[in-house]
Amino acid sequence: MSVNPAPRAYQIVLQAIEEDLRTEKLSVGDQLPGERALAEQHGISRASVRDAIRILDVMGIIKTSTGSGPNSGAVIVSNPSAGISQALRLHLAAKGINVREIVESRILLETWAAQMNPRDPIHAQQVIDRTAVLIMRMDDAQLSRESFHRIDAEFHVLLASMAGNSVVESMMESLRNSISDYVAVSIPDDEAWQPVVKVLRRQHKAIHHAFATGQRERAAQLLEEHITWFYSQTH
Amino acid sequence: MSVNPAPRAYQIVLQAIEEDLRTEKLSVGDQLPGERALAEQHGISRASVRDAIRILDVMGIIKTSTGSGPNSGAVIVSNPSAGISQALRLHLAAKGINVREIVESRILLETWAAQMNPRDPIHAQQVIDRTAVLIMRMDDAQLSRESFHRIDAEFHVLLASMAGNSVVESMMESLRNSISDYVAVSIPDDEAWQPVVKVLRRQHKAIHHAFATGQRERAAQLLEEHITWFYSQTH
DNA sequence: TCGCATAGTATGGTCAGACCACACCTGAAA
DNA sequence: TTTCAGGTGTGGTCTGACCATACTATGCGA
Repeated sequence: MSVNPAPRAYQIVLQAIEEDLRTEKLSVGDQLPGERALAEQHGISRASVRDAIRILDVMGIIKTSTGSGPNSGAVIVSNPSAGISQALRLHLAAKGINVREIVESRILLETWAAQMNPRDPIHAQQVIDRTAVLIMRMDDAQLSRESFHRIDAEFHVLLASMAGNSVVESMMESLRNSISDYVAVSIPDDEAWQPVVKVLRRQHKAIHHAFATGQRERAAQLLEEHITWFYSQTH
Repeated sequence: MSVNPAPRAYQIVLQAIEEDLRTEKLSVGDQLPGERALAEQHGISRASVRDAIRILDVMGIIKTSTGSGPNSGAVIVSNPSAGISQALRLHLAAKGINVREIVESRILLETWAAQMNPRDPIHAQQVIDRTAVLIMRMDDAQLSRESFHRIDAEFHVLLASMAGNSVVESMMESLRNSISDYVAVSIPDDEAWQPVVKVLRRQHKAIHHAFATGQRERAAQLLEEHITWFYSQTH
């Protein structure tokens, strides 16, 4: 039985970058040193540096692009939902978690966010205005189903953002992302989809109205019914 | 402006494995084909295969080890909290999220889990018995602070598991993991730690008693006070 | 002097091939 | 039958190379 967890070479770089982030020697918008430079700095190969870079990439810490100049290479971004989405998605595929748990969690987070006293009333009002626009766009009969789902997701994430908790917001978005494929295949034909979308539009408007008139308890209740109803259609 | 997201070679393998997981051609305990075999199967280099393997590794889908035989190579496991923890931890370092949001989320998840009607009463009773053991172990005056934190974390995760939602359980564990370093440095000296640990022990016992006597509302309230109080000590 | 095409340069993405330490498997020797 | 030395396949790491890309600098022509 080996006690040594065999330290990986890429962790040298990973820990160094994490420390630089913590001490704000690196922050959003900054460029990371090139892979070849990092390899030389830490005395490891470029291949191992790339392992660390890849992890930061899928976790949504950086984005990478080729070429030279200020916008090339590895740039710090901040997209917390990217990594969480990927993790949930893979574990959903691996049967480590199931759809029931994801839906349950989504209801938990969204109803909590709805009932929270907004941390920033100005932002809350902006959310109400912007969601109104999204509702109008979802009324477009020409809208493709794919576009509808995208705007629908934006609608829910925006509402959740009112609570002013980016962890909850990211988890919400991740839960939504992780089952988007599942939703897409469960109602395959357009004929079954048309009546569903009509109900969704009505529900969205009711939810928005509750928010706009400050009925947060009612908004939470409508959200729960909305989510529960939608997933009952996908079985 | 490039419209092509430039498909990465490693995604070929990643998608293939995800599909095999979804269709249960691969499940927990199975061995993945060797890296050299995967490279040849998909017509890409071993380096690109390793990118995919590395992602599955940090996401907690597989564990890798050297050597040959049935327990070597890449084996499917299921550790959803690994990937989420890593993501939260990095984004906490990158200032994409902050401690307040994590604590708030933790309270949300734990109080929800406490108030849920347990899906499995037998498991719930086992949790109550096992947490009693953990409480006794935390009473040991000789216990190192590190060990205390580990058992403490186990205590909370176990209670959250009563709700029977592995997404919530994983997120709980991840939130706890992501700030463990932060906690460790915020109360550095043992003299400040001793009075804190006394209060924690008392709170744990009260929480356990509330669970054991079926007072779930009260347990949730005590949990919220417990978490809030503890983090108020770390400022 | 100004404008613009062109060569130069640095970037990440990919590949090929090599060597290592490790864990197991096999078969010969005791 | 037991023991142990070699064989074999695994992931981990390294080196060095080539590619497409995107910015930068050069220098030519007007």
